Amino acid sequence: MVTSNDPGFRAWSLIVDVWALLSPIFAQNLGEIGMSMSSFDVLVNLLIADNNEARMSDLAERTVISFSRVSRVVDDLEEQGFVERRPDPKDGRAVIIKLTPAGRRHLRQAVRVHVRDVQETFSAHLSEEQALAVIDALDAVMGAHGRVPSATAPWDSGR
Amino acid sequence: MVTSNDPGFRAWSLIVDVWALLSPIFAQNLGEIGMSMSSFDVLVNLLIADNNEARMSDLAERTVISFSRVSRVVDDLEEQGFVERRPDPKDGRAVIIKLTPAGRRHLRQAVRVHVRDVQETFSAHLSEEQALAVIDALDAVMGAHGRVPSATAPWDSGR
DNA sequence: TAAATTTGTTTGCGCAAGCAAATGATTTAT
DNA sequence: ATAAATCATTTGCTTGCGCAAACAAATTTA
Repeated sequence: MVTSNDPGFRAWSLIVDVWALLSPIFAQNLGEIGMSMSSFDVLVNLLIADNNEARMSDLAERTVISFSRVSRVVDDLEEQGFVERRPDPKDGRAVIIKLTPAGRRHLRQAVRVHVRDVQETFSAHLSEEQALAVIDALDAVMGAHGRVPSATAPWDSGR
Repeated sequence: MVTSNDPGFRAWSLIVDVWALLSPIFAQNLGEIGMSMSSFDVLVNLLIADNNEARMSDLAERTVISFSRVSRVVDDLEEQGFVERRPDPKDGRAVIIKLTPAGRRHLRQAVRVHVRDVQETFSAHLSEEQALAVIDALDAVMGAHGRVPSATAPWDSGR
């Protein structure tokens, strides 16, 4: 019988708790250097993209946020000079978003802040085996939903 | 050296991904029976509270949401007849929120929906060892932030 | 006991987020 | 080749959320 006390359910509850505890901290600290979580997500995805550019819709698929939100986040980033919009020569409907040098600089700073945050508030309290076990488990969940396993992470491999 | 590719960071990234994948599904399915995640959180906490009642501020501490949000969620729940507000005889500033029989019935239905959701989209894809490993790891993180370890979960022990 | 401080709750406001309709461009079908 | 369908993006609107100010009651201090 399915009960809410089974380990699966308790594991989910803890994800909720950890998310509720940490995500506001990360948002706050990125906010202090003038960056939102969404902007960060978009910029990181541009950094690892070929030639530091991507179409709107590709960005929306790769990030964790919706199409409409990506569009507005790009509005902001463009206004700040961190990305630029240009027409896609292959498709008149599409827009290509490109990271600017200023955007890359700003992102570099944000990465420093965020990596430190995750390290201090999360990773520091896990052994390597514990972290690997979490990866193993959550990759299985993502895989079951047809998402590719996390492979290797963003900004220091991709560069 | 701290790199974003270390297992701790990858584990956190997966939490972000899993959260982004599942939480909208759960919100959607609770929404279909007229309940928000926040309301659910508040009602569950009343269910497990002594005598099915708690002060505003205790609720706010036990749930994952802010004080102001709890106040407004209680507005809604009260309007729907699922909780009632009464003055605290011990402290004229405080308000005691009490679950009504209608609230308990509605919650029962929501629990069914939510437990099934978590089971189907999350637990089903993990072995018991994997789930226990996630619990072990995230309890360590919560513990490091001074939160009591998850112990046993809500609604079928507490009753 | 009167002021000052602290505590519990509510409320005004603004921002972030997504849905769905609108717009413009491309592809498909006939 | 024209109409219909599809696709990429933007925009209008609604909702959920939290901060911080407002308010009210209790507690502390002088």
